[in-house]
Amino acid sequence: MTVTIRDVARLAKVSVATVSRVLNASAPVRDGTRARVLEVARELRFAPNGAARTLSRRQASAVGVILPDLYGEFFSELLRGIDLEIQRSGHTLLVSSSHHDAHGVSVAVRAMRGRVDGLLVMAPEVSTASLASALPEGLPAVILNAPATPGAAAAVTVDNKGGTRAVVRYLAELGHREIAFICGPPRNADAGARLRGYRAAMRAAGLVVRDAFVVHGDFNEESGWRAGRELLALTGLQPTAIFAANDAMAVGALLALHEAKVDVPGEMSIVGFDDIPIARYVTPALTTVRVAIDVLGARAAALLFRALSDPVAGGNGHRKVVPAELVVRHSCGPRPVYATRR
Amino acid sequence: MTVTIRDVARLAKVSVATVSRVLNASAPVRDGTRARVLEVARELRFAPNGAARTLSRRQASAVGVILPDLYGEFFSELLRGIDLEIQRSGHTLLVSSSHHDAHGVSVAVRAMRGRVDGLLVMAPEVSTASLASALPEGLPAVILNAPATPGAAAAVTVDNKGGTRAVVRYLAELGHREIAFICGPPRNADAGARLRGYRAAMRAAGLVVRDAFVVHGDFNEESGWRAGRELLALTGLQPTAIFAANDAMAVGALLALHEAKVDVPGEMSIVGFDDIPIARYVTPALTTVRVAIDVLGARAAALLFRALSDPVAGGNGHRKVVPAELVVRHSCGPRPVYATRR
DNA sequence: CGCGCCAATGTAAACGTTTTCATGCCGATG
DNA sequence: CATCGGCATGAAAACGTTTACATTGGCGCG
Repeated sequence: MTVTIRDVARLAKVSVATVSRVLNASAPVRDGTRARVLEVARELRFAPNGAARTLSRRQASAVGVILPDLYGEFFSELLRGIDLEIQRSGHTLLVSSSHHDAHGVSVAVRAMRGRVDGLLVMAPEVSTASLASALPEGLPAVILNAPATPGAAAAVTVDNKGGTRAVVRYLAELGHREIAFICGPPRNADAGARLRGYRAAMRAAGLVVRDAFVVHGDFNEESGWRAGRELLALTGLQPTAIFAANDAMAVGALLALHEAKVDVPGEMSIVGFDDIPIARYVTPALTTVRVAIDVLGARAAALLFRALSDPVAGGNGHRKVVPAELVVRHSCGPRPVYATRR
Repeated sequence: MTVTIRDVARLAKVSVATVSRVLNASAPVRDGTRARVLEVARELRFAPNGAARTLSRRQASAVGVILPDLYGEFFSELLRGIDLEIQRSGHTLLVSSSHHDAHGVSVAVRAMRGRVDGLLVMAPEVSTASLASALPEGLPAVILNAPATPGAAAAVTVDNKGGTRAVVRYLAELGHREIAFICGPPRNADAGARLRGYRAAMRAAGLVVRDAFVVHGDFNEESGWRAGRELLALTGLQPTAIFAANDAMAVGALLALHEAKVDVPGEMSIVGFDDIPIARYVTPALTTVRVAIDVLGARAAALLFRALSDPVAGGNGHRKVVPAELVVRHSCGPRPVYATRR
């Protein structure tokens, strides 16, 4: 059926051990035999069986990534960053997605057992406790965008607090007082942090956060669009600026404003969060908070490798915060002279 | 070290065979013993080793995906579609990316050997011949966005010809005669097909394709932006419409036009290709060709599964073309009254 | 000249499952 | 009561590698 190392050994008239040694350059082999083995291997188009190799070596040269979803540019950037980093050390990527709840994550983690050397887990909607209990014993894991978790080798998060504060401060400097906020999904860790950040920053700036100005979304464009319409429909006091918890929603809100013929940034300012690639290509180009998502992924992968190579130092619940900085484009302007539009 | 099936067997006072039977429900086991085994397994938090399982079963319950890149929404949509389909049958995904040339693909394919049951390969820049020689014997493969390849179980492609014809016809109906085209990467199969489609459709519509109006890009936003500026800088005859070989470049070109204060669609019409999620969120919303990228991925995965379950029927170089239809949004208008701007 | 060492190779035992085959045992059947 | 058949279990052989250990020579050195 499929060609194995024994076939190569037989045809090259050597033992399987020698073939293995030649192929992995793991021990000296006489030039003549090496050449013969390589010749036969190439001729037979031999490729070692990964499972067998993993089993024998007790290392898979692969890392698993567990994600809640795969929709949108955030994940594609994240994966790209991860992939870039792990490929440098000859590893491959196992991706498992659409695991929102604790049970799903637990199943995914179990399925990875024995096929990967370590795990990158992003499960922002799963509580720390259930996440901790889902992590397997002997498998180092790095948590993305969630609080440090017992049992995890490390956790990487975005500086949500710093980012939100920068945004609110910036808007306040432009004269805005009525700043609305479009939330992310209720149980999402990042979403929560950004909401808290917004609240804190508002207070710090001496502004009042009004219940009606905090509307919720779920991180995708359409929910941003709905939230935008919702804000426009407000009777009475109206916001002069909208801060969306991520770019996708900001883009959606932008569309809603555009449809309603509300001028951005003339009549309404808008800010996003993440700086996904398209943020600079919408009109007006979106002012947002730059999070180097690919770097976030790469950093997490690097942390995982450290934990892999040095289990003691790596296991210490390391914690890394990647910076989030304001990038000003064209979606914000000074507070309109007449605070209420139309 | 890590807990194995023997540990479970020992503690439950049964043989490893029985444990395996309980865990896989592969043979009847007395209720009492089953309960005992499950209890012990849960208590020990036993998770079977994937590599061992794969080796023994001679099936991995995983499929490998080989991609040239991971940048942008196209790939994220594609992966999402694949993942959706695969997960329905309890498989997992092995992703390997940034393999542009034949050698890279070949290496990636070899690395997958023994860890996956089948392959989804997208290598639009690799010639059919070298791709064919990179494919391993016993591993069914489905090729994405490339001509049918000997040795592949199937190939899935986009109806580039139909899509481009629809665009050109639409623009011609709006009165445009000078339609520029922004190409994709030279060696890319899709890019080639779209360029040929554009040429053919232009001729079919009785329009002349001018060399100066065919500029090249490489499928990402920035190259579209550059191409847009290049077209604007043309002296003499100017296009009244721009057709970009993909959405990312169309978005880039849109930005260039916006920066140059050229009104879209008033002074210039623009069309993309792919219908990536953000296409509808740029302003003006992009008229483009809808390719259900996720469906493309899902379809390919489904084809692979068919080949897996029925090697004879599946191996027949099946070929599937996914439709591409024009979706009209707001980036195109009638040909301006004064054919040359400014 | 003999001893020991090193380099090159072979043998076989892991690695952790699944699965085939063998073995009890029990109840039904003649 | 003897036999047969199935059901539950156990023993052991796969699966395809890597690798620890054993076995050769050959060669330098005392």
